[in-house]
Amino acid sequence: MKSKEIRDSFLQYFQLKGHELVKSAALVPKGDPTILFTNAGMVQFKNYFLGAGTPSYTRAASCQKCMRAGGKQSDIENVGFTARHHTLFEMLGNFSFGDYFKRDAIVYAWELLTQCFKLPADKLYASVYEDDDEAAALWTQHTSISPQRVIRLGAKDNFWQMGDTGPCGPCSEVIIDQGAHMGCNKPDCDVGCDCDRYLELWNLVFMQFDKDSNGNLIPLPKPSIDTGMGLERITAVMQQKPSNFDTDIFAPIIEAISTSSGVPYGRDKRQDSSIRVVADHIRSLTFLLSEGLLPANDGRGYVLRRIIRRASRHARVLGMDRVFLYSLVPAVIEAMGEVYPEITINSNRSQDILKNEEERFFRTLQKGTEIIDDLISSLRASNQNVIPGEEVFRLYDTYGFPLELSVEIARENGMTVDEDGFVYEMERQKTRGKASWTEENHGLSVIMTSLYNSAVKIGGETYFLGYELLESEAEVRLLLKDSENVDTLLAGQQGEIILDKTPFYGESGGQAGDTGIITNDDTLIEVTDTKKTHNNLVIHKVVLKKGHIRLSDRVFCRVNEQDRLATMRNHSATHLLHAALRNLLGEHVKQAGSLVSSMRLRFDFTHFYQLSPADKDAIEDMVNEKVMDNLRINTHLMGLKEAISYGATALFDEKYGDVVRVVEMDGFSKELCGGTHCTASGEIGPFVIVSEASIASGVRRIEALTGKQALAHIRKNTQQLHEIAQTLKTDNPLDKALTLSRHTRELEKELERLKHKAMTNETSTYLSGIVEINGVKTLVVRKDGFNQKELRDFADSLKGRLGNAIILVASTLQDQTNFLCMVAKDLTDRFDAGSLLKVVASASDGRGGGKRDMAQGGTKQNDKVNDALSKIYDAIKKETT
RNA sequence: GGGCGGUUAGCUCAGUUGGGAGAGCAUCACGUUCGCAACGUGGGGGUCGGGGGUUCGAAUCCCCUACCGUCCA
Repeated sequence: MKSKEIRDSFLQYFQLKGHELVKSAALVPKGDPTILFTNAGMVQFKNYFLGAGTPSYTRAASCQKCMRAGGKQSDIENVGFTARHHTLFEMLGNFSFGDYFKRDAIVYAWELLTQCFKLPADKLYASVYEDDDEAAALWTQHTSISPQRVIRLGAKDNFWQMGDTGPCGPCSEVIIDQGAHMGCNKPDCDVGCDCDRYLELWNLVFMQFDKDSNGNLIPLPKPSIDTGMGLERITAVMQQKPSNFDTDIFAPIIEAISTSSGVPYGRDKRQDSSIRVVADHIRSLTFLLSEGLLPANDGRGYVLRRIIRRASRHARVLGMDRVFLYSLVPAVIEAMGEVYPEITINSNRSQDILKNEEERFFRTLQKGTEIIDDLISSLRASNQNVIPGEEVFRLYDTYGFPLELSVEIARENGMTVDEDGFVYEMERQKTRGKASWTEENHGLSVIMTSLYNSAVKIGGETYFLGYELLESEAEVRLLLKDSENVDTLLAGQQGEIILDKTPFYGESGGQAGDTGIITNDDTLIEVTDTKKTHNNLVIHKVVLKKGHIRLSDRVFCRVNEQDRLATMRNHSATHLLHAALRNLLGEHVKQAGSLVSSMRLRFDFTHFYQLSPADKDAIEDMVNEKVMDNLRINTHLMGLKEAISYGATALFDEKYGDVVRVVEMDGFSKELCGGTHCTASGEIGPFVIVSEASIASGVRRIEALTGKQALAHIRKNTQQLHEIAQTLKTDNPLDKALTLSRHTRELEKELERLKHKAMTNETSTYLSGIVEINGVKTLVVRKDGFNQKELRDFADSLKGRLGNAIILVASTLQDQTNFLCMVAKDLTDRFDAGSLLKVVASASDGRGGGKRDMAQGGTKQNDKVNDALSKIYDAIKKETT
């Protein structure tokens, strides 16, 4: 069977069993800071399992793209060197949400594997959790598996949990015996061994308990099913291949790598590993890039960058010394584009970004090579042949130079690397990183999340009235203070209020939360901010000004209208800006972040070059034209599929429900959006771009103003210009400013020249002060008004006339006197300008120092200067006798 | 979020216990040449990322900050 047939027949089988076929969710899960990437089929159903939402179906099946790299269960270092590890893989799974349970899950799995996939029943085993008698009995009673083949294993293998608390339960795995030739041949190799002989094919999780914070297992009212079977793995088994990389899934990709690099697969062990690394990584890269993720130095973007660098390094092992990964993207599309259209649509952009990032990595390697070359030659100079681990770590840590390359270069130079030292430094770095991890900076705390979850379970989601209304009545559902449920909030206290319905917009989709007031009889509550949670609760952050509030109170809500209208102007303008950018710059422009508040709007988007002033003008013009056209702004509710086919712009990493809101601006812009908007574009008023900047490679940021803020900005600029013109007494301040700055520069130069000339001319008048001390010509001059640089020039001009001499000059400027002492080159073996100057400086309670031929110093005791200067004669006398 | 490195002339970069801002390339002028390349001589070009501090004196030391790079979480 081809992999495509395996995927299709899995989904068809479960469709026949009444399962809803659900599309793969994005790899980058929005609104879930707890995980880096979607790493299992159940991720998109997480809320259903947690009871924080209800699906429109009770059983589902999916083929989910998954990513395991970075984070807790990263095994990226194994990829390429084993038959089964991948960064990106596809997970086939069936799910039951309180519908069927253990029996059907077991029967379905067995039937699919033995009837549809025709796997030999006498090679299959089933493992169950050691205490799970029920599952063991179901296997023997409802399938044809022989009872000896039902094995009991411990919690490590067969008990599953989502986190430290929450849904969990025993699981059961279907295992296939691939024969002794696939095994590790250890004497104790048996079912449960980690080697490839007894391969775990399919994990059936019986979600049965809710684990509380004390570790108690509370039975769930509606037990559920979550199963997962890796497509790559089952395909290798079905196609009887020893490794996932030998299946038809990877064939076109490996073929493309061999062709471009000229390295055949299956000839050299080391090169084969590298080919597998590249083949695996290019799949991940193509998918991550297609979702709009960009290389960065933290979070998900950093994982992406690391995969690129690891792939690039292995490409070098294959002899590729130029950028080449990007050219493999089409091979991935050929293999998978049919099932995942997003990789095809974004192909060009993905290749651009990949190429850019590869080039960057080449520069990093070049820099690192220079540093290690220096290091090696200095070690060699001191007859050492081990490069310290600390140095290699510094190269890795600071310059991103891979350890393997350091080892390789060391070997080529007959040296070795202290790898233990490297590991030691690495551990220290990791400890530091972990120590810096705190809950506040990683999204909502566990406590708050569970509070919000139970709130939804009890009272349901908050109904949002704010599209139509800015005022309404509501009922208090929940009060929170310092992360705890409370019955009452009193005057002066801060807290959070959750209502049954509200006109307050909770911060989401880049739009800031509303502010306003909540009242009831004698109570006045100020709403300082409003947030929306991942499960659609609206949280009002409040300060009680007067009175008190209790659960179930009826209250009256009023949104701050001025701020909300300003926010709406900015939000609608953001849609116009987005459409204008795509119109003027091209379809590669994609929203990469957005902030809409009452004060301004900020829009981040993918684009590779700085915007020219002409670009900015054109964008500003187009938005303003659309404002003047006074386009009607309509919103419609429709199904997601319908909305996409209607041509609405959707963001890949945004999570949408089944019914979405489409905001349309009369033929110019259509976007999926849950925010609040004007009713016609004319309400936006003037639109001005105030800044354009780069925020990451390939991402630019525009900040703009609308309405009153735009007007105020324009007025401020005009006034400033007017004041400048008045100050300069001209109609053309730019020309005047240019002339003035040029003129000033000329004057400065002229002044410098004149001072210098005057100094040289005056020099002769000071020469009369020369004193000979035991044959050493000494000149001491005090001339006030020089700064340090001028004093130095002065001394220079004296020196030019004197030849072999010692010169001491002093100059008082404002509240300080500077000294400078010069000793002619021929005298430096006998005199040290530094110590001579110190004599003078200390005599005037000042300080100073310098080199043998030149020294500087100073004091604030101006009245002691003349006495101090004369001390130099004694000092010279002392040196000469 | 936490480390480490960087930011100096248009470009690539040097700058050694804190004591006179430099090199190469580019640019301009002059010289050499029939002319060009090449060469020679000379010149212009710097808020040493920004702000604060220590100091007689900071590109250099300390603190803060921005941006770039890199590793860890």
